[in-house]
Amino acid sequence: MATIKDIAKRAGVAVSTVSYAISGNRPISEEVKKRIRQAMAELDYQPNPMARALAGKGTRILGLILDPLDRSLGITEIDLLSRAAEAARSMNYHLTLLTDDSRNLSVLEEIIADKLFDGFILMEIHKEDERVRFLSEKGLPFVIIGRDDRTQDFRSIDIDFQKTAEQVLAHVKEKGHREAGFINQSLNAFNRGYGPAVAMKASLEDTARRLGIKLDTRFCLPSREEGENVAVTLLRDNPALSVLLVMNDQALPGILKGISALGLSVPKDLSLISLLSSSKLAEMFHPSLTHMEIPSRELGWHGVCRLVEILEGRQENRGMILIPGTLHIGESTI
Amino acid sequence: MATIKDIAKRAGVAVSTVSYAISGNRPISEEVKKRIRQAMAELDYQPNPMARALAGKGTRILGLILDPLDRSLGITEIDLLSRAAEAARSMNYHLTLLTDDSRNLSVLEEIIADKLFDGFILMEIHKEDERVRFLSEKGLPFVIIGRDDRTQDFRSIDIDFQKTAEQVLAHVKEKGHREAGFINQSLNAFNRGYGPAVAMKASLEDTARRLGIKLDTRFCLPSREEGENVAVTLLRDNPALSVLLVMNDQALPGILKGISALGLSVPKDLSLISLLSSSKLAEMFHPSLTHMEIPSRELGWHGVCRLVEILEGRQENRGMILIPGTLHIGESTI
DNA sequence: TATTCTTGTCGAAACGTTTCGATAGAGATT
DNA sequence: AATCTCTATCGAAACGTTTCGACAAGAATA
Repeated sequence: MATIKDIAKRAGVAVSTVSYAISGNRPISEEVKKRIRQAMAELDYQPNPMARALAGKGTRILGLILDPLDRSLGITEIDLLSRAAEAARSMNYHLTLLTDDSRNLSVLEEIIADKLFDGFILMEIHKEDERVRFLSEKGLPFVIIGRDDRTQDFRSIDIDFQKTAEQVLAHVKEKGHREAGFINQSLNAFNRGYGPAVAMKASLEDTARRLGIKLDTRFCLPSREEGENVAVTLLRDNPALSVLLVMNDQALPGILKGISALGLSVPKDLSLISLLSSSKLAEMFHPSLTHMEIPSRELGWHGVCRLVEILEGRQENRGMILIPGTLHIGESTI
Repeated sequence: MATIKDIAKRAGVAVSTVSYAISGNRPISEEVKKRIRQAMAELDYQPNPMARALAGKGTRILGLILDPLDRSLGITEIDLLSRAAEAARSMNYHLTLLTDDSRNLSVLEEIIADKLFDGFILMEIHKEDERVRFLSEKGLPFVIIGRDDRTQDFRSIDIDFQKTAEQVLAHVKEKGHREAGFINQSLNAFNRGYGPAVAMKASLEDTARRLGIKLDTRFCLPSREEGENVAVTLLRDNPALSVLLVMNDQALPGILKGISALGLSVPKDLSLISLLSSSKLAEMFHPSLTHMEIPSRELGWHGVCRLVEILEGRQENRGMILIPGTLHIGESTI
């Protein structure tokens, strides 16, 4: 591999001149620049990232902190990841996956100690997430995908639950429904302050009230059995209910089973809309599900973009970006 | 951050002594070692990976090369990735995601040029994959997840299609089925030499012959519509067919629709087994699907482990590891 | 007793960058 | 004509490691 020394020799200049020519940090005559450019091309020069990092510039490596336990997202996560990696690459950064137990702050400390990462993307944020405080105390650049109570104070990207709720309920109302059920994620997730469980509930209930839609909310563990139970009791309690909103992928099969166990059929007797699932999944069902697609690709892309903006000093380190889901009409609603 | 100099000073020895004490590359007296250990503990010392890399040792960063286009796996990929990252971490490596268009060899060359990666994991291998030749010519350590014709010559991890086929057909025969249909992936994937499409077909047909099961194989594009068409014609052509093997997640909904369009029901009139899909997905269906679970977590784990073995010189750079899927009995077979 | 080998340690060079301070020459200001 | 300011360039130091060669002091060998 060619080094900066080889370039300097070939262009007949000092090493530092080459460095300045590349970075533009000091004026270099056009003529010398040209010779340098040529030498670089001829020798296929690529700066060594390690050396650059050692000399004090960043590593251009970003760490994406995944929760090792919470595999709830599934299908959706891979879109986020691959899109994030693409974004990083397009801006000449690398993305590495951190699956350590980052909630254990001493583990997190170890991760940041080796200075390998220029910045972090934090996912699966819970209420009063300690990691947020920790990273910000250390003065490390990071962005959050998700939200917690103090998320406003940091740079974050999240689903626009309010717009998502408005969009889906507008659709519901337009179709003439007046009574809706909402099957949320688990009570446990809600109590832990998991963003979607909390924010979607609030936004839906708020919007429903404004639109004059009656909404009955239930929590549900992410399992088939629980889905069936919850669906059955919800429907028994509300005989006039004509549309069901579900934000719980794993419970969906059970919910459908519960519905048909009551002798109802989708969409004839009951419309069903899945909230924040992936299109791939929604299309697996029969009938295919009307759903609000989770903007996972956008979350990944923006997460990285914002982080890079901070790193390159182009943006202040605060402010939220909200991205709504997209409504896809399937066969499960009338 | 504490550097090796700080340790040396505090322990009252030379920098090089500390280095040798840590690496064990030269004998150091137990007493000095103890002082050094203590100093390290007191100062929370962590070697700077950049400096180590510059000095010629590796970066301890592994690159996982994903195909930016082929998002076919979906649910399964995230398991593989997260498990791979875990494995890397457990051996003190980092895993970074490369989503560049690595089939474009000049892009691949650029990736390897910056020496950031100690080794690579290559996925989604096709027949006579150029990247394999390229990397091996460059003498870079890598492992393959998947297979191509010359895969034997390199270190690789793949699904054990033979065992998977034997296992699933043994189950089929035991249940008394004598005529089976196999809905493969697309003809295009097959012609491109995509491992699963090629190897599963061969293994199934071979095993079926040996077991005396009649097997009709069809290709199918990964879409709902195509699934329906293929299922209908396959079943029309083989009225005695009593079990359907499907290795095509995206076509599944269509296939099920086709089956019921013919007035058949699963599993009463026809058993259905999904090959190499994820359990999460299989459980989404109603009835839940009997399936051979793809060993994605193991593939990810072993991929990284093998690569590290090579890097640390503990293994020669060739040989295949095959991992069979796991049969899960659902409600779709009798 | 003189020589070689081993063991434990040190100092310095090397890895490939970036950046600081110095400087030579050209042009502008007195 | 002397001074000042730019502009373009150079050389050297620094970043934090690893490793090579040197070298004492003691052990083993002759």
